[in-house]
This record gives sequence, structure tokens and C-alpha cells, in this order.
Amino acid sequence: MVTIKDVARVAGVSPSTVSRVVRGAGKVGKKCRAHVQSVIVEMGYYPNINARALVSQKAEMVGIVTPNFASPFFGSIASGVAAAAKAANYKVMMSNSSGEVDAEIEAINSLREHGCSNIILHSKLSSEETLEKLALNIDGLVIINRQVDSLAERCVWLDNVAGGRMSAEYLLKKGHTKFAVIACDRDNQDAEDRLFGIQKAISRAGLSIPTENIVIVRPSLANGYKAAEALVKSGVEFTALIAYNDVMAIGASNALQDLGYRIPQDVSIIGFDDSLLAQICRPNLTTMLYPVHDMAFHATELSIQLTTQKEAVGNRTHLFMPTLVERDSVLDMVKV
Amino acid sequence: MVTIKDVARVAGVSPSTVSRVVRGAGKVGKKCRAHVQSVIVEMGYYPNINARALVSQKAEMVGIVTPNFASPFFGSIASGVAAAAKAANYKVMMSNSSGEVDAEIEAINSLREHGCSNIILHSKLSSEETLEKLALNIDGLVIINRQVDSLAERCVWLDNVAGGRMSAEYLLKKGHTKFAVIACDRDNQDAEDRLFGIQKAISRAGLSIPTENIVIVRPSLANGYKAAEALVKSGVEFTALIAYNDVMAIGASNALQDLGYRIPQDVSIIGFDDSLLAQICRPNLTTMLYPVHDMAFHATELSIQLTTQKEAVGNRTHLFMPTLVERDSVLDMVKV
DNA sequence: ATGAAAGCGCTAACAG
DNA sequence: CTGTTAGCGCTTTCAT
Repeated sequence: MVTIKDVARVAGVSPSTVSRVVRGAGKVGKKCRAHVQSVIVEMGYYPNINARALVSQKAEMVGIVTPNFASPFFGSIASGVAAAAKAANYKVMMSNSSGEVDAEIEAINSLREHGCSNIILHSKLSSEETLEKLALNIDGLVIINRQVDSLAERCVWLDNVAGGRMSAEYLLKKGHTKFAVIACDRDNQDAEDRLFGIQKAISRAGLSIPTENIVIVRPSLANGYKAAEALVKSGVEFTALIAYNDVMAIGASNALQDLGYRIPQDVSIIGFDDSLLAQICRPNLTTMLYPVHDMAFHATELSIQLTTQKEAVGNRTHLFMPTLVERDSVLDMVKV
Repeated sequence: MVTIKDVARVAGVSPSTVSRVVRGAGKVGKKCRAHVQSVIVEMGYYPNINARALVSQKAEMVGIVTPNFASPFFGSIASGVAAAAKAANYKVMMSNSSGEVDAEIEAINSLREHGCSNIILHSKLSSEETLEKLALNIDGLVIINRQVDSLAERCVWLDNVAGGRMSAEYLLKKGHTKFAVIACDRDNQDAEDRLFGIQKAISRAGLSIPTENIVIVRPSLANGYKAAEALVKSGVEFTALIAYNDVMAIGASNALQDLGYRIPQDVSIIGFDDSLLAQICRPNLTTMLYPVHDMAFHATELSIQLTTQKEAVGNRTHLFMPTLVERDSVLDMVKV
């Protein structure tokens, strides 16, 4: 390994000078800088980040803590974080929380051992108190995809109520009046918010959704399928179906088609996420885009600001809006 | 920050003793260990990995270098690496190569700056010479999803020839004799290998695929769609279609269905990868499973072995086999 | 503008 | 079994 001392010796200067040119900081004579630079290249020197982090007590590294690396969500988060990190010359680490509370804390600690205080936490599990405590100790902690009131300025989240509202409003605009909803278990705040938004939009239009038209299941393709079957079997009437997410929308779409319904001629369906699947399924799914990449990017910028120029951050919230992506699963009843 | 010295002082022992109990290495009295342990917990001490890495000149960290974090492939790689890393108490970093040669080297260097010599490289770009040079300098470099002859014992790759062969053999077994193939551009070694395997199996059965029945396009959903259209339009006959991967198989399946063909009654289709999509599309896709997670897991174990007990590794190859996943897109013509 | 010196928190011989 | 000592490679005052 070639160290800063080696370079200094060869270049005939002191280690501090080499350090200055490496970091591009401090005053160094133009000529001297050029010479040192050339020696650096020649010798193939690169800095030892561990030594640097040790002495400067900071890490220029952002860590992602998330329950599941295999999920498509993680990919989007990772690419958003990586993009922002790269722009700031930060490295990125990742740490798996396995979807368990203890593992989450452990994952965070493993990042802190590296002196990493820029942490993007994707957590549905930890209690608000835990999060508050964490935030107190970790300057750069930012929570993504969750809103914690007391930590509002450090949460980057999606307006699920607005998302639900927008999906319903779109259907309303297309002339639909009879709705069904496939929602999710109660301990899912996102699902609750979306449902709330949906109902708000619909009641504002002077309509309502009968409770029989709302089926609540755990999110999965199979459950989307079963939920749609149940809806049909129970004999409730609807021309438009709003699903919690794309996967369930697709499950429902498949079930309905198997039952002889045409999508969207007989039933319109709208999903949520705009995952890759929405472009694969038939018909292509109209859905609400969840801007995960952008949110992760923003969360990372925020985290870095929090640790480098806290004053500049301000006491604002970081609320993102989903946007509608029109494809082929919704029928325009007005035109028809 | 609470350091090893702080703990030592409070516990009334020397820093080295604390270090020993933290690492669980070396000889420490039972009583003494317990006492130090309790002080550690009490004070909330955790080791500074940077300091540790600096002095011990090694990093206990594995880095992933891959072109695209947003790809589903990356998710599987990440989760495989993370699982193996966790088992060995290693951390994981990731570095984006943006699919460009220079960025790839840069990504690798950024890992090396951390003293990380366990690198899982997912590269289709760098030349074999570059890779060889890299391998020389980085003990723990392992290449995933690519075969470099001179680095065979450090490549973890998939037998694409066998995969192609297996898919064709399956179709043969199901009584198909007329095949079409949607393959990919020439600079795609995987695609070439799969095609080779397909042809081998078919010629071994005394059959052959007319060149008009093979269409070569760049991999994408839309191109899969177009390729199938082109096949039909050109009037070639086939009862079975083999696609380079799931996405193209699905594109083709959609095109064929739009053209009025029933899958699998009129045309059978087989994909490759066993991505999530294969379970979403209609009909569900029969496909060859690409065991990415397992391969990434193995690659990581291999990398760690390479840096910790090189002797034990041996001069073997690390070739994985795809496996068939039967779903609903292939018709059994023998039964019919 | 440049150099000397101190030390970040830890491990690893080496003594005892 | 436990303590002492000497750095790992770097940044950062403080001199010059």
C-alpha cells in the first residue's frame, strides 16, 4: 500500500502538503500542487478512508436500513440513495433489518460502528419513541416512507391520502359512480390513508361506497385474486375497482378476467405504485406512481445537509405526491 | 463517543483486555470477561470499525459493484450477498458502475479506499485483461454472472448452454418439434450460449431450427412483442417459442395473444430467469430459474474464503445450473 | 505556502 | 491471563 508518506518522500514535500492536495483544501502553491498530483498518479496512491474517518471523526457515507433487499422497492431506494450519494461523494452501505425490531436497531448500530451518521431508515416497525431517541443521537437520520409527527422535518413520505383521493377523482371524472375497493389490514397506515382519501373524494362527489364493496385482506397477488372473486360472488355492483397496490390490482384483474369480465369494458381497475408489473400485465394497468427513487434521492440529500449544514435545512416537511399514470385498465364512461 | 480506553478505565483493566473481550479472542479470565462485558453494555460502548480496520489492515466488508441498482437482478444479488455477509459478520457496501467501463474501475477503487478487498463484481464490460489485473491486486475479487477462463476459480456463473439445452429438451419431451427462438444481440454471451444449448438439444433429437425461425433483437418487452409479431408475419411454423428471458417471453406471449393465438394451446412459450413477472403474466410463464440469490451467496462466501483461508479454496469452478419451473405456458402435446 | 508534531481508537506483539 | 508499547494512515493545529 502506498501511503501519504510515501508520496511525500518521493515528491520531496511534507505529508501535510500531500494531504492538502489530495483533499483539494488549504493553500498549496500551484507548481507544488501539480508536482504532487503527478507523483500521486504515478505511484497509484489513493487515500485510506478508514484513517481519514478515524481522525476526522466523520464518515462521508450513507447507510440504508431496510427490511428486504429483494423487494423491488429496495432497488428504487438504493438507486435514489446512490445517485444522491455519488453527487456528494459519499459512499453507500446497506444493512438489513429483516423486518424485525431488534434487527433494525442492530442494523443501525452496525452502520454507526463505521462512524456513519447518515442513515436512511425504511421502517414500519419501530415505535415513535424509539425513532425519536434514535433521531436525537443520529444527526443524519432520515425516515423514508413513514410519517412521524414529532420528526416531521426528517421524514420523507408520500401523501397516501392524496393518492387515494386522486385515484378516486380520476375514476369519478371518467364517469364511474359504483366503486369497490380492495384494501389492506388495519396495521397498515398507508392502506388506511389511501382508503380514507378514496372515501373523501367519493363523498365529496355526493356518492358513497357501501361497506360490502370494501374488502380488506393482506397484500399479495393471491389475495387480490381472492378478494375480487369474493366481491363478485357477494353480488355487489361496481364498475370501478381500486386496489391497494399494483400486485393486488393485477390479482384482481386476473380473477375478473377468469370470471369472464372484460377489463376495462366491464370493470375498470386502478392500482398503486407503478411497479414494473403494471406494464407487463394485460391490460396494462392504470396506476398511481409512487416516486420512490426521487424520494430516496431527496432523503439522502436531506440527510447529508442535516450533518453538514444543519442551519440550512429549515423546519419544513418532505411530502411527495403520487401521480397518475394512465394506461389501459380504466374505461372512460363519459365518452362511451 | 465512548472508547475502549473509557471502558478500560471504568472496568479497571487495560485497553487490551477490553479489546480481547470485544473481539472474543485471546485469553481472558472468565470473571474478568463478564465484568468487562457488563461495563461495555452499561456504557453503551461499540467498537470503531474505522480504527480497527486501520490497524488490522483489513475491512470485514464486502462490496458489490453492479451497473444498475434498480434492476431486479440487483435485488437478488444484494440479498444473497447480505445473507452471506451477515453470517460472517461482514458489512456490505455497494458501488454503482453505471454500466460504463471507467465508472466500474472507479467503483472498485472507491471500495478499495475503505480497505475492502472482498468485491463481488457484476461486470459484462471490462476486458479479460483488466479483470485479470484486478484479480491480481484484489485477493477477494469474485466475478459473478460471467466466465473468464483464466479466472475460472473466481467466477461464479450460470451454465447458460445447459439452460438453453434444458429448455429445449423439456419442450421436446412435451412433444414439440417445431421451434422458434427469440434471441439477443451478438455481444451478449449469455444469449449466444443459450441459443447454442438450444440448438444442440434439438439437433441431438434429429431436428433443427430453420434460420428464419430465429429472430435476434435487443432485449426488452417491446422487442419481445415485435419479434413474435415478425415471426407470425413471416409465416414460419412453430408450436413452441423459446425466449432469451422472461420479459421477452412475456412480450411475445402478449403479441401472440393479441394476434388471436391461445397460449399454450396454439403456441407454447418458455422464458428464462424466473423473475417475479413470470408469476404475474397470463398464463403464468414456464421458465428456467436463474438462482441469482444462491449464486451471490456463494460468491460472497468464496470471496471471504479467498481473503481468510486461501489454501482452503482449491482450484475448482463455481458453475450453477438453472432449473425448470413448470407453470402454464407450455402444452403437453404427448398427452393431448 | 509549507512543515513538524500530536493523536484519532484500535490491535498486536511482547513482556510479565 | 493481563498490561505495556508502538504504531496503522491520516488530518489538523501550530509554527515557521
